[in-house]
Amino acid sequence: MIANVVVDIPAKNVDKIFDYIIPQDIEDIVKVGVRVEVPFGSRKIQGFVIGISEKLSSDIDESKLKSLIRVKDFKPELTSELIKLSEWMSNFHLVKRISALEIMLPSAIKAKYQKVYIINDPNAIPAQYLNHFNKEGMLTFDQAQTLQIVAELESYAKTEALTKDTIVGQQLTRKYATCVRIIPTDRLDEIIESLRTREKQLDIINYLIEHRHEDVLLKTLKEEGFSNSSINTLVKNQVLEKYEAIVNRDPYEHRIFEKEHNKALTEAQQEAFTQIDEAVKANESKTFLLHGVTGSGKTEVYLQTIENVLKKGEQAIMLVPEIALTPQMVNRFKARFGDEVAVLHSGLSKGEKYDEWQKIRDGKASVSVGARSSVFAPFEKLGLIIIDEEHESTYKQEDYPRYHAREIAIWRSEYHHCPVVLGSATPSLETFARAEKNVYQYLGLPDRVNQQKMPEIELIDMREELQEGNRSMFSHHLTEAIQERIDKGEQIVLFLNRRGHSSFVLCRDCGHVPQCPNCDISLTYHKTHDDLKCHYCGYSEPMPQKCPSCESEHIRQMGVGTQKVEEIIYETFDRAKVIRMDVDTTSKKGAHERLLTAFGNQEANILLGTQMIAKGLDFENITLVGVLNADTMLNLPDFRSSEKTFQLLTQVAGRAGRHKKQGEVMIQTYNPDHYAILDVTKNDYLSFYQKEMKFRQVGKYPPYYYLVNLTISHVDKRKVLQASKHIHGILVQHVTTQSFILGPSPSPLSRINNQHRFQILIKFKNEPDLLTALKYLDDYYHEQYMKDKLSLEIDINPQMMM
DNA sequence: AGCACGCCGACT
DNA sequence: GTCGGCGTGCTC
Repeated sequence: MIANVVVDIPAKNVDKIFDYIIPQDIEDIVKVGVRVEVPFGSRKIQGFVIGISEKLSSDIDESKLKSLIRVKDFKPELTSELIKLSEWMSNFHLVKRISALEIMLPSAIKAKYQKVYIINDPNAIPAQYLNHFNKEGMLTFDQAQTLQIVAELESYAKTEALTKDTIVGQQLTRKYATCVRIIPTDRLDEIIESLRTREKQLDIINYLIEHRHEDVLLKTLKEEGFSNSSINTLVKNQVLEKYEAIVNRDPYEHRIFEKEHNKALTEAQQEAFTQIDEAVKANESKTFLLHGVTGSGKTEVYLQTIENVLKKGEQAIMLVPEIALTPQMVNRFKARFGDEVAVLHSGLSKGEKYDEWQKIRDGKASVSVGARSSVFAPFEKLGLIIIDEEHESTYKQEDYPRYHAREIAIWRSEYHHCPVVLGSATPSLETFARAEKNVYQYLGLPDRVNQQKMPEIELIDMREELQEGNRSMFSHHLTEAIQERIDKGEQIVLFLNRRGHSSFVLCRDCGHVPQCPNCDISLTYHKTHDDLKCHYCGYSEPMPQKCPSCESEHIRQMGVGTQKVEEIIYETFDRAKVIRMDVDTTSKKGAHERLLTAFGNQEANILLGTQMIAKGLDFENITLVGVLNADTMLNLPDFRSSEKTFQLLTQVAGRAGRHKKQGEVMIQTYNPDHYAILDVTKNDYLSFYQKEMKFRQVGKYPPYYYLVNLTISHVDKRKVLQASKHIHGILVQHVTTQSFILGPSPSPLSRINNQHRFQILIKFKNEPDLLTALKYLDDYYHEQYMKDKLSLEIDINPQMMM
């Protein structure tokens, strides 16, 4: 039999299928989806079996065939569905097959290669070298280098006293824990008899007998109330022994989840539930848009539909944007479905991720809750995929390999004949437009549960404040409102919009702004190290005391960061107690959760934060939400800037008054007449949608047109221009007059890391030959990249075009 | 990607 | 003569 193998080398020239003979003795174990070790040229590498056949898949000379070396998995790591999906993905997004496969697996099982020397003839090698080798007679190349004996070993390798080999391992780190067990003996009864008076010790023995079929952790014993001393006595008397066992990490092991029961559904929720449930029951691959205002109880609909999927013996995927994957959210799923839930997010260690992923693969979990990449969860009988906050741009992977979780979800739904639910309070225009055309089925939840009113939203015109001489971050009105809440013992959320806004440094005298020497962008001030950093290439320099251009001392930072705002709050409000949430304060593991819990426990009255507080936050006592700067995003050079602004402000406003107390929202802005901001105050998605659609139609943007963005970059600007013209020329030949090719023009980020960047944007409705042309360009410029580092990046359906 | 192979200049 | 620099091409 022949195995069709995709090799673990992300390079264009080996991005194809290689055939290998399956040795007879492992024919039963080699299945589609397993990882194998194969000879490849003169070396040894890992690959994925993506097919098994009797005949060759290509027309190469049969004598060239080699055999598989060994199989790395008992159980396939990938289902045949995911292998098929990787084929589609690599075609649609022009990514290498191996990259598509790799993104589907947890990084812990990625192959690790180590070059080693192996002793062949110990007698031919002097002892001084010999004792560096391990028990198996191996020494890694790396070690040999640090010992500086490579040259010597190489000479022995030539005489064949040593051989060279590659060890194909994996990065998997297993977690060990100390466990305790009874030393096997036939005299157990005697021992128990002799311990009759030592109650504590007897209890331990009984406990261990009861749990004799599992590894009992030392930690568990202590938690059960057994003392260290009595355990140690038993160990000393050789009744018990301690040993190390591999344990599965459960990141949530210390939490106790109160079983939560279904809540009664409102009429609208019930209607949505019924529609989705019918599609689940009928195995229909149908896409729903669940459009529900903030606080309308979308999650409860998700939970109840998932419950029915599980009853049917099928599995469900729930996707959540990374920043909304809060403990609150996870706890709700754990409370409803207990151990059936696997959670996948970036906060977990590699090993923890692998364990959670394995629970899915081995059928121990039936629900996965996770960020973008968990859309590839290896379920066998998928019954439902939910994408919450469907409009979030984090669902698109912007760097290679590019993909959009929404399109992957829809592909999988067609394969499994199951529905997809896209949930949002502010759907992306693409999605809403499809719902309008009945491509997706629309389900609306127009009201909040328990008849809570939507919060009152007030716009504060910061231009007026300026005219009145108030140059601070806080308008008079917001200042009063904050003081009022502090007096009443209520809580406040203050939102500082950081996206599209950086605290750059400016010389007041000559206007000089320090720039990154490698990129065309101004440097950002970081208080923690008192230095200036570039966000794109990592360059940093100390904060200058004098202006480097005019020697003036009036050089200081502009724009306000969360730290600065915190200081201002303490200066302005007497009894303010602030919890600040931004990248700095939440980078440590568990910090996010700890801060939120503290706020929930009323340890502070003001929560100040960036985008990360816009979601999920749900506390009774919040009665005021203030947005300090609504418009920093509005002026970004991106056709989606209005949409993003509307979505973000709606999310933030939704944090107020979700419970008994009525909430109030204040938005400070310099653009109070802009529809993206005005329609937020009216809670009017439809009005915003209609205005924005007109703008998109005129500008020939999605959802009216599809986009492909090509970015060409190189250190030499002339080469970029030359290549751009060449690419433009080819595109023009392959595209009809119905489409538009814009550029080449400098990218919004025209230079990163000394690479000059130009872009070409294609706007089209229907171009059957475009993909072929793009594939040709991708191949051609891949070669150019190898020769000359001239790079072409092709982004299909870009989310951002920076 | 990474390795062998081959061609060329430099140097014991 | 031999060592080692890197350009080229191949991997079932």
